[in-house]
Amino acid sequence: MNIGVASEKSGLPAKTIRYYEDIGLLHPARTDNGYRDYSTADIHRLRFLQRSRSLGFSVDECRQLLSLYQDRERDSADVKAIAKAKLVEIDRKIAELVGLRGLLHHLVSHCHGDERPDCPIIDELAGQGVAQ
Amino acid sequence: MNIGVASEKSGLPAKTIRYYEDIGLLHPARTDNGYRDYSTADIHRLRFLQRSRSLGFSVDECRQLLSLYQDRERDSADVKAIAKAKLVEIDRKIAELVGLRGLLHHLVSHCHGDERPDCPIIDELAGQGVAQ
DNA sequence: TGTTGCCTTCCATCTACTGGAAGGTCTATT
DNA sequence: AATAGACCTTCCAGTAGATGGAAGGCAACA
Repeated sequence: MNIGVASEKSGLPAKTIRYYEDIGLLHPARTDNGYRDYSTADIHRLRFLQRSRSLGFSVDECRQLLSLYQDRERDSADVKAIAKAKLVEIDRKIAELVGLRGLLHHLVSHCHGDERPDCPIIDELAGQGVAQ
Repeated sequence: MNIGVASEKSGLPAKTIRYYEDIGLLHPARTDNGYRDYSTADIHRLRFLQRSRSLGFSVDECRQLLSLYQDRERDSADVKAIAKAKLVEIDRKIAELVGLRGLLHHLVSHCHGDERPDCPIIDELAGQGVAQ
């Protein structure tokens, strides 16, 4: 399947998909005309990259996460250790998002009319202006 | 308080804190000797930035999130709309992290000894190698 | 009064893309 | 067959968001 379709299916721009190939994150086949030809497995890798990048993992961390599924050279205990460390990190991220969610939710439900919310957390954040 | 302390309290490198000032995300006071002097409110802003950046929000989105708490010019309904949109985005991020967590958890709990996991999701991801 | 550590600015470098030019390919229509 | 439009290719330059390092000022203490 062509890069346009891969882009649509993965949610990543074609430019980014080519870039990921450049830095060795995937190696799609080529058709006779020189076009990249993406398999279903490629699409899964791309979707995985899209997800984990958008969630704040660096490209190198994504590389590590991807390698968990396929590095047959690496010792299994080692794979498990990395996966567990990533799990801890993911749990921390989830907790932080939940916190952020609570903060925003508080704002939405306590902000009515032209009044400002009356909340110490928000008051502290409201200390000063921010350039637009 | 000095930038070193602010760095420690916010979890952001001093370099990054100065950069955030450069792009107008905060405006700390200065002491007579020219040193930056961070208030408690500054620390909260920095922690907020650290959190939301690490969760995949762009600097501009962070700017928007910060403005929710302090932009007294903006119409309140508008503020609410932005906050609600961000809530939807945060919920999506949480759902994606939970999905990622499940995938990794599956790997950890099904990967023992030198055997590879036996799972279609993982098999599909394992389609090919990744450059280290 | 050194020396150690933290602070300043400025400029270069890095990561992770993103845009645009110049040109080849595919498909449909005239 | 030719031409248009949408796709694809590579290559090179630019941007966003930091990050590293040099050169030098300030602070605290033996």
